[in-house]
Amino acid sequence: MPTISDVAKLAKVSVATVSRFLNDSGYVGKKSREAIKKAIQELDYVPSEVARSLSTKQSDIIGLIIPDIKNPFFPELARAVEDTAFEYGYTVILCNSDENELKEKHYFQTLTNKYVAGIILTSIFDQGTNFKKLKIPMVALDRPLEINIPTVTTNNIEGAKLATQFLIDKGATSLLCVGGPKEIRSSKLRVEGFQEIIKEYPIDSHIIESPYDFETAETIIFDYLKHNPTIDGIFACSDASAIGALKAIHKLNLSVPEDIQIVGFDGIQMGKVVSPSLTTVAQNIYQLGQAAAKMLIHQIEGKPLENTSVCINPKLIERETTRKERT
Amino acid sequence: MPTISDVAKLAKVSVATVSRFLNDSGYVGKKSREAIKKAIQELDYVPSEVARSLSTKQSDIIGLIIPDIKNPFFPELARAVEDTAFEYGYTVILCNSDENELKEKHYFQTLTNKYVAGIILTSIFDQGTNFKKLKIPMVALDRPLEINIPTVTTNNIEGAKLATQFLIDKGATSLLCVGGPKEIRSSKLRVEGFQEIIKEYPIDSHIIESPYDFETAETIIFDYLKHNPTIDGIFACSDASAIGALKAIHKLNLSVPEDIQIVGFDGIQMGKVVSPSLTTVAQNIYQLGQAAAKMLIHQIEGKPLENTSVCINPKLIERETTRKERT
DNA sequence: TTGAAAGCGTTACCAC
DNA sequence: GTGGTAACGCTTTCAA
Repeated sequence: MPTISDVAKLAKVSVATVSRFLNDSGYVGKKSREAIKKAIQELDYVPSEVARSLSTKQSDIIGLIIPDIKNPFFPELARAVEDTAFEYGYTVILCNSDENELKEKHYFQTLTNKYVAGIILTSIFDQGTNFKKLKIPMVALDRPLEINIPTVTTNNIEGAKLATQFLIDKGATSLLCVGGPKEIRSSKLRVEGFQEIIKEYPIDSHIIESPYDFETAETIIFDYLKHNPTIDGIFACSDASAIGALKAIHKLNLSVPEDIQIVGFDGIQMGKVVSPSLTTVAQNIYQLGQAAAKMLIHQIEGKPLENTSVCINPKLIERETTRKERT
Repeated sequence: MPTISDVAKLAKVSVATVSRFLNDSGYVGKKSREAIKKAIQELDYVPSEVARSLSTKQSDIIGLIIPDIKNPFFPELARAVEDTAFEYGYTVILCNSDENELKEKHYFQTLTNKYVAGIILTSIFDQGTNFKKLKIPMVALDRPLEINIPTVTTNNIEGAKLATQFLIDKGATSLLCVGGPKEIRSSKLRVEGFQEIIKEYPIDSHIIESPYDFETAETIIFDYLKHNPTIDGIFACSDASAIGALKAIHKLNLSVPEDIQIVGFDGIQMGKVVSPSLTTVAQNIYQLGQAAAKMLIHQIEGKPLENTSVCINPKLIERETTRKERT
């Protein structure tokens, strides 16, 4: 691999000049410029990222910390981040935290030690102390943190309201809200949205909690429905639990949407494929990831952020787990 | 951030000694050893990966190049690779190539420029020339390449045979094999396996080709089935196309498995969730990724590879798209 | 056993 | 406009 000094020699200038040329910093005469261009071409020279990082204490790597890429929500998010990073010349390191605080800390260590340019984080922890120390650009994604860093989220309350209202409009009279783990703020907000609509109507409502995992959700919902046969509408705070609900209902020999209607939340691919296909409040996952990556890169490149926080509106997608007509 | 020379000063030894201590290379006296340990503790010192990379021309980063993390096959693979990397102290950069040769090349550039320790690659291109130049550790994953680098794959032929035989045993008499894009070697092998079984039986068989994407697969299969109403068994070379087949059959108002039985290939999560749930030849995706990462790390650390190529047997999972009893 | 110093490939300051 | 050179933080060779 040729180095900057090879280029300098060939172009008959100093390394300093080549460096200035490369970074567009300081003056470089016309003739030098041409000579350097030619030399770079000829040698097929590419600056060493590593050396550059050592010198500037900054790399072109972005760290992406998510709970688990296997969770169907994250591949698309990761893809959006990677695409955007690619577009701006960055590269992304993928970290699966498993929502484990220790692992998350470890990754922070590792990433900062690599002089990453910035970090995008989907975390349930609110490590005010951990983060403040390192003043590296960050953005929180999907799950708002209490601490004050730029954040990209879906408008969870709005989405939940949309879903709940829809269920009511479709004639549901006894609603069950399946919330997610209470540590997850977005889940709390969705439940809040549910409640806000409910309190405007004189209808029966129930709230339970379940992990975002369709197998567990299925058994929890199965039990609950067995003991509460009046329920005829379910708002699940994630598509995963909505799918669990679907299976639970089938097991009870009831049918969807005739006996019970379901609206999920997230808009993952799987929702299209189950039958009946899932009516859901779809987050614009790609846009979420893209916005986060752009905000991060803006920070990295020292551009001012117009908004310190972006909130993307979800969209209700009507499919087959809700009734076509109002009953 | 403290540096090695801070440690050296505090421990009253030279940087060279600290370095030797850190890397377990060369002698370090007992007293120095203790002093260094203490100094490291006190300063909370962590060696700079970047500086180390510049010096050794090798980092602790592994590059993972896959077509698209959104493709349901890859998240689990990526997770396995990341887990294994984590366990051994490596970190992974995620690259989505979109099966685009240019993009793939670009990533190779970028990765080698970062002195990555090694690369795991799932590619349909056989860039003999591109690869040979860079003699960095590599392993090919899932899709065998023609060139001679260590490879981890599923036993595709065996899996296809399993599926085909199963369909025949369940009474299918006119089989359709839905192959994937012909550039993908694993898909070719699956079709081969299908043919090997077929030729032993006096039954009707058809082979068509479809991208690994359930929407396109659905329309292709729909058309084909319409013109070939005798078909009563489908072996799809991917779960995605199997799901497409399922939808196509429903659209034709036929039922699964009564009219047509289906067996997929891959074992992605979605297969569990469709209804009827998908009988499939499941690859052990996690094991695939883990094996690849281990092989790579072995190479990186200069340990001899026992096998230059690992082939993992898939397993038939019987679910609901095939009949319970032989007809 | 240990330390001095060169080298890894850049950047950036300062003098010319 | 340009070049010399220290500095980034580490490894490694060589001599002591």
